[in-house]
Amino acid sequence: MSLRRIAQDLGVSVATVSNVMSGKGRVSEPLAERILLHANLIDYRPSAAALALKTGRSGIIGFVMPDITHPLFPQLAQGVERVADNLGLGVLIADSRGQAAGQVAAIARLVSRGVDGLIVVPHRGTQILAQTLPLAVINSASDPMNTVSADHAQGGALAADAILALGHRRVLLLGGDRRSEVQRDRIAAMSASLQNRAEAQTAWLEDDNLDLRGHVSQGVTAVLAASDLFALKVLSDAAELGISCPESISVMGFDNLPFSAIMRPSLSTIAPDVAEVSRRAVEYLHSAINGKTQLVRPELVPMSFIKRGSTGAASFKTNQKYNRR
Amino acid sequence: MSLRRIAQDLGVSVATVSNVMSGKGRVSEPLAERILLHANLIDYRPSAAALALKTGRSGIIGFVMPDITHPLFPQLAQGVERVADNLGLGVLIADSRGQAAGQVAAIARLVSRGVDGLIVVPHRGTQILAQTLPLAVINSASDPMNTVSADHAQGGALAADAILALGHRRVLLLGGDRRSEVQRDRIAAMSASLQNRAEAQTAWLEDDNLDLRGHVSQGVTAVLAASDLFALKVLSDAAELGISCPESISVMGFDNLPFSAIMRPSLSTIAPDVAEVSRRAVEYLHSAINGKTQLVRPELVPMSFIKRGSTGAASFKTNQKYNRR
DNA sequence: TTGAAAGCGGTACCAG
DNA sequence: CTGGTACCGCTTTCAA
Repeated sequence: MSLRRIAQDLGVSVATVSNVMSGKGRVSEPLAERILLHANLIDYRPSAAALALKTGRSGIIGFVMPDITHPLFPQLAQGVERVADNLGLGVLIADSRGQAAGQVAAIARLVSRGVDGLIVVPHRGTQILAQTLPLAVINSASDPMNTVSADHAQGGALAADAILALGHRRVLLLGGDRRSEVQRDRIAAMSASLQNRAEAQTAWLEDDNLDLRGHVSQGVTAVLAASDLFALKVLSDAAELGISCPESISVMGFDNLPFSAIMRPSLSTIAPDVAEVSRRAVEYLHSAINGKTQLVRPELVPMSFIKRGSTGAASFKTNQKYNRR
Repeated sequence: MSLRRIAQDLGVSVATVSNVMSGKGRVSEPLAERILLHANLIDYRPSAAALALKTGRSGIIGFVMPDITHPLFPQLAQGVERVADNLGLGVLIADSRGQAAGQVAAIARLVSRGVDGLIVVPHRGTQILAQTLPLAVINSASDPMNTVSADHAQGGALAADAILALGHRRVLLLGGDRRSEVQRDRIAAMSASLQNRAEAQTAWLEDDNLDLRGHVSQGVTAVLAASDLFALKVLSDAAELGISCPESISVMGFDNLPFSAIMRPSLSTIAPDVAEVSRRAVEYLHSAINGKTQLVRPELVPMSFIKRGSTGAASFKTNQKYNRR
């Protein structure tokens, strides 16, 4: 039911009704009450479309992610939806379906649907072009378009410190895809932190199959993976090869994915504060939409170390073997 | 840029421009071409708000789920988004945050945002009220509001058959929460299929802690859980108690959640065809929105059995013990 | 083949 | 304090 309907029914003007509904203009108490009452009676619902047309704002933001079935994104989506809702914003989702092209298409779709702004988690290796619309990018510090993200570098240092504290001195860093800024930043930070304190080498799953047996026989006692998904693969390979974890090899991942807590051994990991990242992204976007100029990017959110079962002290025997060399 | 702008620039009427854009009215070739060219030049984008206001359709559907971080929902959300996109629909998400009240609020939010229809996965134990809007409910056959869902009953029969074929004759059925139609239907179907062919008892995690040791010592050789999440708990308890799986106990779940394939032992499960369920839900909703009356509900989508490492033949010894009793 | 104009449901300015 | 009205961008008769 429209404002007009209320106005007609009550013999007042739409302007007055509008004023009452929006609480703006000054309307006499009794009239306002009558209007409210009648509005309630005929179950008045403001038209989102009319509002959007008039104000030029839809009150809807778009959320673009590379693949919603990747276990990290649902948490992000939930956080985004929660915060957006608190700010009175709706969230339109778009899945890039793992393709760079899909990302461009997804953004175009959302824009044409009239969203007021965009939150994008870029597909690895892609650059988000500056948009006509307010935009928040969730990626990593090394992405120049990055608006807010977990502090992957600090997280990497955390991982390195933890593994050093356990006595490991020969470490394998394991990444998946070099095109990912996030993974690159994590690996780089771990590598830098390990510098001069341990011997570290890096392997990328995109290159070839992981030769876990080979690495272990060369004295590697710990694997720091750039994602829990890769850590999971290491654990799986280890079980296959009869290499016990954490006795013979310590394994650690990133992201604190849901399965990490419930698998056996449970997975030590560097956890992002997903709620905080999404909060800052949405709040930044909200400010940008409302024309707050000179916005400071909310930047980096610290990560934390979660110690679980997959990491343990480097065994004396293994260290001996390494030290003898 | 608006239609008007194009019309003014070219000295024609908005009606003509509109006709060209929508390809409806008959406009002379050369004029049409000029208009298209200029539209392209000034980067014309139709206003979603104006369209929605005029036509009364937003081209957006709402998707309500109880908790997007539950591992089953991202798959559904992806399917819904994919199919909706193919039909030219956008998807607005809403998370009930695990609360019945949240569900009502979520629906209200979406409606007030002007969605054309709703897809709802109900929070367990809640009833979706008939809406003013087209509605598709994804739940289970026993929910009278159900529009489409996996065939949980058939899936339950599948589970029972599989476990019987492996020689198990004493089975524990494990549910979580009786309020869930899905879980109730699964348990009921398994129970019915096992009838007279094996001895089955049912336990609900909402009642009390699972006494796995007790059940095993009474001859139970298999646990059929109503969800992979519960199956995971069984495997975890079993590992704790030193009960080996699948040697001493077979475990099976439902839903083929992402972790099920990658854990150890990998989890045998009854898998829903999530893509098909979401496809039918969206297509049904699309038809309903477009006023196709006399819609037949797309109803039930068959589930399939996925055999993995957590199920094996009932051991001779264990069966002996049971048969002796 | 093209154009004028009404109207979708609001907001906001200006008058009374 | 209340009302009249232009306008947001587009579709859709109805005329010319």
